[in-house]
Amino acid sequence: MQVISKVEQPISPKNDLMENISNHLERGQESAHQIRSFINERLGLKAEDRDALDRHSLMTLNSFQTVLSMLKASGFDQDENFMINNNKRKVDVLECLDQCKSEEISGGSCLSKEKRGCYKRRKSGQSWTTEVTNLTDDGHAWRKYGQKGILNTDYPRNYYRCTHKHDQGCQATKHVQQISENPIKYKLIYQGEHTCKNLHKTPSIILDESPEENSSFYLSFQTNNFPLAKRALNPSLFPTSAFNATTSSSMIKQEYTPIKVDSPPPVYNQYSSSSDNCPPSSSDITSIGLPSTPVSEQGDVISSAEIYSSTPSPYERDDDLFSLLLPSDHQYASLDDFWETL
DNA sequence: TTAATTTGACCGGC
DNA sequence: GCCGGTCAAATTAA
Repeated sequence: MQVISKVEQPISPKNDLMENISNHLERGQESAHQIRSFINERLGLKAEDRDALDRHSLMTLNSFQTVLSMLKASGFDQDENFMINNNKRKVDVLECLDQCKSEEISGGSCLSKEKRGCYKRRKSGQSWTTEVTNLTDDGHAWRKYGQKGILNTDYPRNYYRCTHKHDQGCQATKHVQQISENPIKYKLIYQGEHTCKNLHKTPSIILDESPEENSSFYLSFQTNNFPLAKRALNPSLFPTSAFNATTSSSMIKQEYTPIKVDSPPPVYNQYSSSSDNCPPSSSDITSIGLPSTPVSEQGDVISSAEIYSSTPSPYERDDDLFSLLLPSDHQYASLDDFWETL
């Protein structure tokens, strides 16, 4: 049987990437301008101004960090190791669904209860394996659909599919598995291209002062889970089990666990489990303080680190992209440099 | 009520 | 038969 694409003109990963990069750059630059305005025009900062400065600083960092992570993930970072992912056991969901559709057309019931779990393994295809130590937003909304203990591994593997699998036929999937605890490290396996057009836009930085720790604040990028965030503000209201493998209705949300920030903060983005594509409103913004280590056994924490690819990266390094990240009148050697300058 | 997660069952590849 | 990946009913949360 011939396998056909689910969309007539699938959006390539490169297009997705460039769109995300563009969005993040715009946000970052906008925030940078705000910061500069504050610095230049309000030397005697009031508390509210300082808060605004902090907020914009974090937004800038978030945007830059996200873009850098994307560039790494796409192969721009030459310092990262690239390797071929020799995964031989793939699931060809497309093929299965095609078969199912054909069977449905012909009166079959591939997805009926009698044939639960119908699919075919993908013999080959795109996959990207990434090892990460914390979280970044890849710009897509994911839904967890499974968890499995893997042989010779200490932690279960978690399976995520694109939220738009059913409404748009997006076949992208992601596997997340914790591979070490100290330092905490996760292995991500992305499979399939995102064909959904409803990209989850860059989440807003959620900033607020913790009642317990006024000297620091917390970030969250939830888009529509205010109650959860508020609950998380008080650890006593947030059961420990919520971070275990078997709990929490919001594991996919925890996948992008907000973190406490004291100094140059790693910036985390939190996927929204919602299917809408709206940027979070101000009412969505809150702060949440979660355990410093996102302890989900599922390893639902994602970020950038070493990036590997099973296929030759379609992207070539473009130093102009990096230059776009930086103010025109100053070149920062790193995000740390950027932060220190702030 | 709706949506997301959990988890045992099921499937195909090896 | 084992193993990893997926499905979908049941459960949980918003």
